[in-house]
Amino acid sequence: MTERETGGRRGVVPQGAGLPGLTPLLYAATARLDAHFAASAAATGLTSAQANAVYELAEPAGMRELGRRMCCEPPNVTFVVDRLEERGLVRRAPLPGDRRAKQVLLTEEGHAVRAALLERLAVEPPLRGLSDADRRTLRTLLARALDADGGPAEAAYAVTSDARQPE
Amino acid sequence: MTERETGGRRGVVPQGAGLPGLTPLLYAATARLDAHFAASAAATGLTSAQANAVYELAEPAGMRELGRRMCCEPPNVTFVVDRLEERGLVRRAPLPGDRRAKQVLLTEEGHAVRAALLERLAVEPPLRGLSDADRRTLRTLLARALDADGGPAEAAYAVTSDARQPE
DNA sequence: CTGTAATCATTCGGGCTCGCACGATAGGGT
DNA sequence: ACCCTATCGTGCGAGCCCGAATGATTACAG
Repeated sequence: MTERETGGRRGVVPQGAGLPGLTPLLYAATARLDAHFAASAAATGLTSAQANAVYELAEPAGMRELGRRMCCEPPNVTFVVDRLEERGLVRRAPLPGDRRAKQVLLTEEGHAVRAALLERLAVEPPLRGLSDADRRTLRTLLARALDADGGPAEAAYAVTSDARQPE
Repeated sequence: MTERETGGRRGVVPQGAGLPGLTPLLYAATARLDAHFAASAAATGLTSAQANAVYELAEPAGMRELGRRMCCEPPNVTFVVDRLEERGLVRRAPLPGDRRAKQVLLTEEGHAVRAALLERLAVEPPLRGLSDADRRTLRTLLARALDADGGPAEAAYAVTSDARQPE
């Protein structure tokens, strides 16, 4: 499977901007998350982007809504869903109420692949070297850094409570 | 300049993997860093990748070495340097000792653009909402999480001491 | 009921990133 | 000298990602 390692990921390793050493550590941490996700995706025969879509399709969604869940723009959703549809993991159904919209939903095989993905995601998850107390501290610090600075904490990266347990 | 907002960035917003809420916060934090860098790049007429190259070219480097600094693979360096060379910000000189290698160095205009970039990077840097103590704690926690888990701290994202002050 | 504005998905063009496969050169061993 | 291997940069193909523009449809105003 050649471990495709994420496709078009982070293109930037910016400056310190007055934070000696902090920036690289943050990038290293997210790189770990990306690597784990990409490896899990590859293990189930998907690219990261495709896995992201499959992961978010527990419930069906329109293209727009799926884009929101995946944190990317509509044209990209069209692209990824095209690939998944070719593979038969997903299909586009017309939405009864609205003839513009299309509803994307997993096929039977898609659900199977999603289950395999979730299973693989659960093994050896990254950032296990932290105690619960450390995790809490880390969360607090990151939240503080974010909303003291730009917007109200995240906004862009939908934290939406903690509704992101491994399911 | 349309605020190109980074080009081919993060394509993945992975799972919680047992860390309720931590993962999204990490992604949100690096998203801030990316946004700040991309905005600074755009302000100086560059894309993020191009700015990354210019930033790393304080000292000349071969393509390979530049790739290491930019944290990307050689074909990508070729691509980015091509664009920069077309713009006249960079030139490829033959390396005296080795006829395979090429040395990439900033032109005069390249140095000017780099100076402008550094200047722009210094205004309103992200993650300012943290005290020095918080910063230290955050650094400690991230380092611990990283080397308890995968490799020896970073390795991939070259922290190389703290030699990354705004210069 | 008709015209205008908003929304949906897509297409198009362009930039970023990688793996693989070259051709060219360098270096080590024989 | 000679070959065998490693390294350097690059071309190619493919995938990811976005902003702008487009055609279809819906929603709203008058």
